[in-house]
Amino acid sequence: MTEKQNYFGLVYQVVREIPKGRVTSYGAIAHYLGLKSGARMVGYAMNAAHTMPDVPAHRVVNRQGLLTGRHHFSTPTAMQEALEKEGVRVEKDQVQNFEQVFWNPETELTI
DNA sequence: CGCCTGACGTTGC
DNA sequence: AGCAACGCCAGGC
Repeated sequence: MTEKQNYFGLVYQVVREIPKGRVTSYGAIAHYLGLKSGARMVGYAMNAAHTMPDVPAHRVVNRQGLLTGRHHFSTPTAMQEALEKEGVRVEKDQVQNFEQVFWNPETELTI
């Protein structure tokens, strides 16, 4: 598989399953993978995920629905524009209706 | 080989 | 209710 590292690949796998117009949180993925405090690790994996074309890191936000990692994208607005382009409204780097667009891997993911 | 930093989350004050 | 510190783990220097 292209995913050389296991837990990195796991994160990529889950993130790739995020449906268009939906977002999830680092902690949700971490908890889904069994990484208790791995939320940081998920974000760290996202940093490497930027090399993965099929990993929509822009659909992953923090627990508050804030686009904390937007600065890591090509442009500081790429993340927000990508989300808005998919139908997710973002205001001041914060996802609006976060509860509605939130995609829970443990509940909705059928892998 | 050891120290620092980092796309978070939770608990305590 | 808002702010601060801690915890966890891996990669980079």
